[in-house]
Amino acid sequence: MVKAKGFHHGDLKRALLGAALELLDEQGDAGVGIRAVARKAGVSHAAPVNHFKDRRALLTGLAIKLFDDIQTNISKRLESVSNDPAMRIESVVKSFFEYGAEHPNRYALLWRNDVVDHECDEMRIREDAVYDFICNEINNLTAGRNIDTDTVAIGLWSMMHGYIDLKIVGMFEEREDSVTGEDRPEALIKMFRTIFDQYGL
Amino acid sequence: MVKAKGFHHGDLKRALLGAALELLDEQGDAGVGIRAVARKAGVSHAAPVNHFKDRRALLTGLAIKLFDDIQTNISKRLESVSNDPAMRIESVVKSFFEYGAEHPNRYALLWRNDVVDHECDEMRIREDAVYDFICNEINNLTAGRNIDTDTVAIGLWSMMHGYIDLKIVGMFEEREDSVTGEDRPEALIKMFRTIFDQYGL
DNA sequence: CAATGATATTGACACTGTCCATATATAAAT
DNA sequence: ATTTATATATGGACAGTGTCAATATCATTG
Repeated sequence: MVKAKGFHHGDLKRALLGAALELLDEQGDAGVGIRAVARKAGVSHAAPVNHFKDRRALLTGLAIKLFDDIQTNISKRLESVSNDPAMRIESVVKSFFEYGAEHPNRYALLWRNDVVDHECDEMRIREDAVYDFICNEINNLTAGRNIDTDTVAIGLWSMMHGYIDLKIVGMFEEREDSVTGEDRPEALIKMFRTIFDQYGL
Repeated sequence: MVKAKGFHHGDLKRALLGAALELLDEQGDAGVGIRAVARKAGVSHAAPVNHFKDRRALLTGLAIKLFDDIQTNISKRLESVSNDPAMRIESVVKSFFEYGAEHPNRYALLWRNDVVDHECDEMRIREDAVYDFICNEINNLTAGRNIDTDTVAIGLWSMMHGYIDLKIVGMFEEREDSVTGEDRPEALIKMFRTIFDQYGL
């Protein structure tokens, strides 16, 4: 939709990512095609190749942007959280829960191995940033004790991601109604806190 | 590859699913196109429409078959497991872990909301079968106590699925080496057992 | 044997990603 | 300033895709 005057666009790369995001929200990643994005940005079908050599590159670029948005969300939320490591971890988990619920198509794209290149540096850096943050806080918890940080981190991350992903798939649709009234994500967080307790954290 | 003599194939539906499975293993779901499958089965590009009206229908049919295979694996493995509910749950989890590791493309397809129809009955029935089994065993554990079965089941399922999925994405690739030597999935199972312990199960 | 319904084929259409040669604009160098 | 070079955008082409419609073939039933 964004367009400038003249032959050259001026800021096409940003415009393409914007159009791609809209299409992603509306139709999922299947709707984010090079031609469709170009159309929405008001340029010819071959224009994007100057900024993204591939459809894969386009979607990878989009995923990187999304990851940055998540990081922003996380940081903003963390500002009003105490220094208690468990609280800070909980805060990050909540950020992801919210993001997955509000933008399912965006969250799903992040983990699509076939259309997003997770090997590239720009992607790895951002994944590491979140992962390392969690590991760091876990380390603050375990300090000194003989507990493998990665095991706890992977367990936490797995449960968090699995819940969001399966919820997007619709796996829990007819099973979440019959609850105790308590919010389910909250219950999951509480459940993981029992792991911490068990480990004596 | 499978083909019979004559104009009519004889058992095309099965042949199509077989060809689709091969393509899935080789190239992921992106390689499972109607035309590609038809080619591999040795029929014309429009032949599959008699058995699967859509590409979506084809992939959904494939997913259903895969789910049945998993169920077979689970049942077979359960035969040599005691009646202890925790053991039986563990056995199911291990079946999924193995399946995801051996056939990543198959496992990933199962949860692809865009190309597989999870609303259809044949799919829901199979998902319910596994989920209900786990709930049932959890109930055997919690018997009488005031514990919400779905919460535990969803937590367990989430961690299991999340771990497999993220491993397929490659999220844990460079982080699983620095382990205690213990197998990571085993560690995750143990971690979840601590939840049971905490709940007094 | 005829007819009906299921199954397979061929051809067409619009769409896609990718490459190519071309055109234009901006920037740098003479 | 004029030329040269580089970055960016265009339009056409090609092979591939999913889906539909018309046609041909087989298998079975009446």
